Amino acid sequence: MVQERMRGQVVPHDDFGPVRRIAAVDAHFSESDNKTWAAVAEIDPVTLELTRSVLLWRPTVFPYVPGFLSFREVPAMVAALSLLPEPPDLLVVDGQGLAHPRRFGLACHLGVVTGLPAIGVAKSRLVGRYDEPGRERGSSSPMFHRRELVGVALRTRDGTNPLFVSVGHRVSLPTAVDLVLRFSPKWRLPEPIRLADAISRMHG
DNA sequence: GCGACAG
DNA sequence: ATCTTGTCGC
Repeated sequence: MVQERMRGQVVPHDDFGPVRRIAAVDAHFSESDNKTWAAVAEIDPVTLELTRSVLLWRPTVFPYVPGFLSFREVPAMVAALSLLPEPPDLLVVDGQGLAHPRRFGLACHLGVVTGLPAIGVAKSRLVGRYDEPGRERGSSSPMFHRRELVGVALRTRDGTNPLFVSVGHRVSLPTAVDLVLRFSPKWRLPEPIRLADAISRMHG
């Protein structure tokens, strides 16, 4: 399945049931003590309010190399997700999915390793060309890399920079865009990512 | 050859 | 990611 999708032979489709638990994962690094911190924020899909959280660290075992970010972040993220009493129904990942040089960004990697549906939401572009979307919330424009549709530049708030949404695992691009907009009613970043980001800074 | 390069 | 306060703009 993964190989087929990576070769572009399968159109990513929606492959999940009712979404009762949504989890965003975020990581950051402390250079001084060589730690990778991972935070999970689980939210209610209707109220977008925090229902559970996890924060832990693991030794950093891989350098940051553009295009290989997932090898640095995935181990701590998997450990953090495994501490949830129940696996979530959907992962919202702070990074690219298919919008990646080899079509396998962090959201794909984490989705495949956990087996969970995943969406990639990045604050900046890694690869792909796109026209600037309209300045109003909800505007979007497709991103292309080597003639392939790899994601969407999506304006989640009037007059702010767009987010870069791409397929992670078991979710189609239109559904991913729809969900990201639904999770970002007020701010540029989706609520679960904002929460995971806040949690990941709570150590020390 | 030169720049660009998720977090 | 991180270093870091007040400040400019809608």
